[in-house]
Formats: sequence, C-alpha cells, structure tokens
Amino acid sequence: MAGTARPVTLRFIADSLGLHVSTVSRVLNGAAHDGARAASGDTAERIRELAAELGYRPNPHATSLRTERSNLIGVLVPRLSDLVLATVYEGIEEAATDHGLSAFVTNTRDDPETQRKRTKMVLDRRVDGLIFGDAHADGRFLDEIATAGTPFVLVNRRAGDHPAITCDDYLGGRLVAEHLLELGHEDVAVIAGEPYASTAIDRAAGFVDRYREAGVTIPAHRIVHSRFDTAGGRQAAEQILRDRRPSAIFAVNDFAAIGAAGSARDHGLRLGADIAMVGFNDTPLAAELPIPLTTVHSPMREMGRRAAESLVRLLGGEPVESERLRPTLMVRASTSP
Amino acid sequence: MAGTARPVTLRFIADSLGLHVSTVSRVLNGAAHDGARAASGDTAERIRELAAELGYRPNPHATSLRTERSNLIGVLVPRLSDLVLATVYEGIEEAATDHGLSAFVTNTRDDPETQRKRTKMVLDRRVDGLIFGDAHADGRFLDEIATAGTPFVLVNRRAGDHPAITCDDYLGGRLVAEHLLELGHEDVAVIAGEPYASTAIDRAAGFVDRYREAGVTIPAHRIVHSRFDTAGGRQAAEQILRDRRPSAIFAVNDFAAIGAAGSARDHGLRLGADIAMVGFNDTPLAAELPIPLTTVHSPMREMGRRAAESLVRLLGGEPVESERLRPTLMVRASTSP
DNA sequence: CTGAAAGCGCTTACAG
DNA sequence: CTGAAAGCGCTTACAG
Repeated sequence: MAGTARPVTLRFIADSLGLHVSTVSRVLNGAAHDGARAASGDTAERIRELAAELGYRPNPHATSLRTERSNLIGVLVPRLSDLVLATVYEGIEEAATDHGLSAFVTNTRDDPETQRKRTKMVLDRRVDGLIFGDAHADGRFLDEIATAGTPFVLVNRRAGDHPAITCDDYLGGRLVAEHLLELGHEDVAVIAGEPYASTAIDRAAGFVDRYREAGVTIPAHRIVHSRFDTAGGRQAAEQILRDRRPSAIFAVNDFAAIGAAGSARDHGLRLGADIAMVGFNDTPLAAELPIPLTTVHSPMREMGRRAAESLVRLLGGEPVESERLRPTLMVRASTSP
Repeated sequence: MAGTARPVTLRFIADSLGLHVSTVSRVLNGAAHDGARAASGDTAERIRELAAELGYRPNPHATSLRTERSNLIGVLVPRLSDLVLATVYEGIEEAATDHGLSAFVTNTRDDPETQRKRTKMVLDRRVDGLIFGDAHADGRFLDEIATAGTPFVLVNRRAGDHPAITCDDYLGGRLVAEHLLELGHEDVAVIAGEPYASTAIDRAAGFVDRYREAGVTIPAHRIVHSRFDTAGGRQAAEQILRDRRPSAIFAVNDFAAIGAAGSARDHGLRLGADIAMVGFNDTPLAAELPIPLTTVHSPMREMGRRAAESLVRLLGGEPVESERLRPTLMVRASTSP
C-alpha cells in the first residue's frame, strides 16, 4: 500500500520459508514438471504458493545481468505515424509476447543519422536481437550491424542478402499493371515513392516490367518519386498532371494515392470516371473512402508476426530465410469507369 | 569483428590501465568538470580516452540493478495504428530522449484485460514511470496503479484527478458548434466516439453545451456513439442518415469523419454542398482529402512532449499539474456550401 | 587522489 | 533434496 513498496525478492521468499535463495530460484525457474526436480514436491509447493501470494516478479535487470539475455528485441521503424509500420509493429508485438519477449520500438525517420543513433541506443540497452523496418536499399549500415554480431531480420523492406520478411512487392506491381491493362489503360504514370525503399523500387519495377511485356514502355517522365505520405502523393500528382494527363496513376502506397486523388480533383477530374487511381497496402481507409480505392492488399500484421518469429528462430541458433508474402489485388471504384 | 565480441566492461578498462574499477567508474560517471574531482586530471584523461577508443557503453542491467533506476519509461496506448496516438508517442519519444530516458511503448487495444496485462508487463520491466494514453473515464484501474507507487501521467485522455496532459477538448467541441451555428446549421448530429474516452465525452459535451446556449437542444437520437476508426464513423453515419438527415455532422475525430463522408456520398449527398462535415485532430490527411475536411487542430506531438516532461518532473520529486492545450478550428471545404 | 569492499538480485555448476 | 559459493557489471560510501 505504501507508495514506495519494495518489490519482493528471491531472498525475501527464501528467508520467509527458511530456505536458501538457490532453492527458491531453482523451483521458480524450472519448468513446473521438470525431470530433474528442483526440490521436494512439498518444498516446491510452499515456494510457489508464497511467490504467488506475494506476487513475486523477478528483477529483470538481475536476471539479464546474470544470464546475458535481456529477452528484449529492438524494433526500428521510419515512423510509427505511418500506418503501415504501426500495423507491422502490432504483429511483431503480438508474436514477441507469445514467445516471452518484449519489443522495444523506436522511430528513425528514415534518416541515416537518426538510424545510427537509435540503433546504438537500442544496442546499448543490450537487446537480444533487432528487427529493422527502415532498411535502405544500399544496406551499408546493415552490413556493419551484421559484423557486430547481434542477430537481426528485416521487415517490410529488404536490402542485400539480409534475411527479410516482405510482401512480394514486385508481384504486387505486376498485378496492378495487369488490372490496368485489362481496362485498356496504355498511358499511365507511377508515383514511385522513395528511391531508397525496396517496397517502392519493387512495386514500380513489377508494374513497369509487366507493361513492357505487354508492349508498352512507360517513359521516364511518367515515373515520379515522392514521399510516402499524402502530401507527397499530391505533389507528385501535380507534376504528373501538369502536362498531358495519363488515364491512370499507380501510387506505390495508399496515402500517396489519396493525396494524388486530391490533386486530380483539383484538376476537375472525377476519380474512376476521368482518371483511374490505384494504391498499395489496402489500409483500412482505402475501402472506406468516399470513392473507394483500388489497391493491393499486403499482409502487414502477418509480416510483423513472421518477422518476430524468424528472429526468435535466429536467437535459437536456427538459420532463417527470407520470405515474400503474397499480395492480393482489391478492385474498387477508383478504377471503374 | 568476431560475431560474438563481448562488450567492453569497466573492469577491462581498469585492468588495461592498472587502475581500480571504482576509479574508472567515478571518472566516467562524474560530470566532466566535477567539483569533487574523481581522479587526477591525467588519470581521468587516460580513462576517458581509452573508454572512447574502445567504445565503452555501460551495461544498463548492472547500472539499473545497482541504482534501482532503469531510465526507462513505459507508455501504454490503445493502438499505435491510430495515427493520433502514434503522433503523440513521437512527441513522447523525442522529449524522453532529450532527458536521457528511453521510452517503451505497448498496445492495449483499449481493452481492460489487455491494459492490466501490459501494464503489469511494463511494471515488471521496472520502468521508472508510466504514461497512459488509454485512460478510461471511470479510472478504477488507474487508482490501483496510483497506490502501487510508480509515478505516472496521462496523455490525450484524462480520468479522475490524475495529472493529465490533454487538448482542451471541451473548448474544441464549442469551436465546432460556433462555426456550424454561424453557418446556420440547426439540425445537427454528433458521431460521438467511445463512451469511455474523455476526448469523445468532452468534445461532444462542448458541442452540445454551446448549441444549448444558442437555444438549440440536440435530441438524444442525434448523438451516436462509435468506434474511432473509419468503419466506425461509417456505421454511425448510416444510422444517422437513415431518418430525416441533419444538415451537418460533427464527428469527434477525423477518421470517423472520413468514414461518415463515405456514407454520405453513398446517400447521394455532396460534402459541403448537401451536408457539412467536421472532424477533430487535424491529422495530415484532413487537408489533403479530395474534399478537404474542416476539423479542429489538436497539438498531438506537443501533448506527447509535455507529458514526457511532466513525468520527468514527477520522477524528480516535483509536483505536476494537468494541462489543457489549446485547440484551433481549421475551416475547409467540407463546411462550405 | 585512489583503492578495497560491499552489495544490488539473480543463476548455475558444484558439494554434500 | 538442499545449501553455499561465485560471479554477472556496476556504484557508492569509506579508508588511507
């Protein structure tokens, strides 16, 4: 009840029961029905009972110091205010919890300087492993981390040969192209996202390649890089719509697509009727917009779960391989005439 | 270079220099130019040099175990995939970092059972303090935490008399009412959010009170509770638009407003022209929508910063008081005829 | 100015 | 079956 109640320790339990701390530790740590019994059934029961009654919780600092294991994993993301990463993180947290690990997440703003600093901070906390959601395609920084020895996996974005759990973004881009080709769109533009993100690169590449296979070469000026947020999509669209307008735009993520839709409207274009728009990710918003957005569903939460599970395997000394989860095209009003 | 490089310890530095660990500790901990010198200038310099060269980073588990201070703060939010909380959290992280603290955030889904579990987990990690972004108005759970002794503040939502950094939601609701009254709207509806969140309660109350002061009583069936996401807004709007439609809708947050806008469109209503719509929070999306959304700007990131700073003060033994940050009305096309 | 000791709360071989 | 010891890497009075 006192404001400064000291947590109960192993020693306190041991003394209360007239036992040695090592006995108590053995009982409380050993699996409930261990082969090599840690104490007599009677003693064990008394210990467990008192521990439960007192609400004993081991001091994780002491445990970590002793075992050199923190049961903490560090997660680095560009920004949690990006719904995609926030959702991926929810999956990570769920799976980590299932495995008795706590996740420790931090924003790096996709800025190399901040990435370094925050990674260092997380490593200083002695996490057991890392999940990077902010990999840059050049992957220089990750190579350094790899040599430093702390196990890690990438999620959402891939880089180099590091194990990565991603959506099959290239396939996603192809699906969009196929859909637009079926509708007869030949003059199309791409809002291509950040040039350092594999998500953006792969989605655009899949799209462009599929068009090329259909005999249509998308000219360079029809491919415009952009930030991933709504304002970025709007800016890119302004540039695209300045000249002769395309009949369809593929934005490599939903928020950019929404911004682009705003720009299209400013130009007097009706979404679906005058210009087709496609996004990527199928964020919950996409289906609920006044004019619902055609987009590619990517399993964000599932990616997070699998990334955490891969890291768990890595921590257990098992090898892990990259995975590409399957995307699905969601056709909605923004591409129906 | 080896994959299993052991971190440098105080002992390693001490031995390398033929000194005692306590000397090294004193030098590395004391403020650079301490009054009571920790060692001779020469010794101190040699220590600092080697520490820098070896990249010494204190083992936080050892430090925490010894000092009973983790320099960690726990942050509980309903869900990081809610942009509002994600943005608040960015502010918290920034300010915490400025004060040498690390923030540890976790999702509680606004579900009491999960709130308990995750709070327990965070407390088990021996955080120095807590920030709750998921307070429920009844505040029962928080009262328990208060007696347990770990300092905490609330952010975004308030409850009971616990110190809380919030937006002045009541005032925000009033601002919306004034705007709609000026435009001549007398038959209005409220998409009122979750009944346990002070944000929702206060915004709706400010709105209803201001209307009453203007001589307009908003009937109970015009006030519909809802989830805070887009789908929730759509559902609530469906219910509202089923009968004789109001001329304006105030949704207590932007995402619900966007969902409601979708529903309005399904009913053949043009936003702004046929029905006015107002949201709350001024998320970056609001200004970029095809029909930009009138909303109330709330200083989300700033709330987070201040909450972290309040907690820092609390940890320093200073008293803290609740703060209500000022909201600003942002008038856009969704309320212009 | 520097060293030596004690101790934070655990875990883990090792005895008996 | 249980205890005793050592030690993880620190910090902090206390000596000298």
